[in-house]
Amino acid sequence: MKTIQHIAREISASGLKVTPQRVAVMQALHKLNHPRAEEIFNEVSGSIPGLSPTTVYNVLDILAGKGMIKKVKTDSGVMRYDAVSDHHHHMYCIDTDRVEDFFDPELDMILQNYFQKKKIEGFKLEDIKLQLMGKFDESEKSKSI
Amino acid sequence: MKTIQHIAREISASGLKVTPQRVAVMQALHKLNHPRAEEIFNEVSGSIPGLSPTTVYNVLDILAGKGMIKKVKTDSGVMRYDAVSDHHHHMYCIDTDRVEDFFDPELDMILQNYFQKKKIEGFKLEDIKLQLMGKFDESEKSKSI
DNA sequence: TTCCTAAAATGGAATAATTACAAATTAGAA
DNA sequence: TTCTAATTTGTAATTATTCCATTTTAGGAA
Repeated sequence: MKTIQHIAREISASGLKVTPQRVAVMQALHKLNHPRAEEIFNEVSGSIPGLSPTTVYNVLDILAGKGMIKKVKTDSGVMRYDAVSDHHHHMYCIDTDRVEDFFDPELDMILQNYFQKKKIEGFKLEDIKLQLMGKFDESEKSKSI
Repeated sequence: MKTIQHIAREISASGLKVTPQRVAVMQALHKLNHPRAEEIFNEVSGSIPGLSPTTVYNVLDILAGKGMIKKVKTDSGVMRYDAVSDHHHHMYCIDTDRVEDFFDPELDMILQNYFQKKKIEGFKLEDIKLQLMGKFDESEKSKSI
C-alpha cells in the first residue's frame, strides 16, 4: 500500500496541488476494487467531512487526465476507476458487475508484434485493451466486491 | 442491405413477435454506423409516427438479449448499438466518438490458441473483445459519423 | 511568516440517458 | 374472429454526471 507521502509526491509530480481530497481519493482507489465514483465518495466522506460528490468527479477526471488512474467502462454504463496505471486489461463477469485486472506482458508482446506486421488501413493504432468476458469461479466469490 | 422480409424472419426465429417498431429499429441499425439510441429514435420516428423513445430502448435491449445485435460501450458513457452480430472487435478514435468494426479471424485464432494453452486461474473465459484505441486518418474523416 | 492568486472545492441546480410502471394496443395462435 | 400474452406507449422517476457561481485553499513570492 502506498503511503500518503508517496501519493502526495505523485500528485505533485503531475503538476497538481496536493489537497486532502485528492490524496484521499487516491487512497480509496488503492483500497477499493474498481470502484464507481459513488463508492469512492462514501469511502472518502469518512475522512473528509463535507466532501462534495462534485469534487470526487473533478478529482477523478483530473487524475485520469494526468494518466495517474484509469477509467474503466462497464456494460451497465457506469464509469469505474482503477488506480493501476501500468498497462493491463480487464476481466469482466458476465453475470455480475465484478471487474478484475489482468496483466500479461507475454500477450501484450504477441499483440504488439502482430500489429507491427499487420497495419490497419486508415487507422493509427495507439493502444490495445482486451475485455475478457467470462465467469469467475464460485469459490472465488468471496473476493468480489 | 437486408430486406424487411429477412429481418422479419430473423426476429421471428428468435421467438419474438414481428412488430413494425422492431423491424424499423433493425433497419436503422443496418443503415447507421454504431448509432446511439437517440439517433435510432430520430431515424425510426420518420417511418413510425408516435414512436416512443422507451420502445426504442426496449427493442434494443430485447434484440441485444437475443444476440441479434450488440451493445458497444464508449468512453463517453453513452451506449451505442451494432447490427453486426458476427464476432468482431472495435476501433475507437481517441479524439472523437467515432467507432468502427474490426474483423480479424486470424487474430481471433491466435488469441483462441493462446488462451487454450494459458488458462486464467479462477476465471472461465467465454469471449474476448479488443478495443483498438487510436486515430483515424484525416483523409478518412469524411467517413465518420 | 504573511500575503497573494491561481487552482481547487463546494453546493445546488441542470442535464442527459435510461428505466419504471400502469394503461392501451396488437401480433399471431387457436 | 376471438383471445391473450406480448408489446408499445407516455409520463414520471431515477441515476450518473456536469455546470457554474461562489468560497476556500495550496503553495510560491515578498
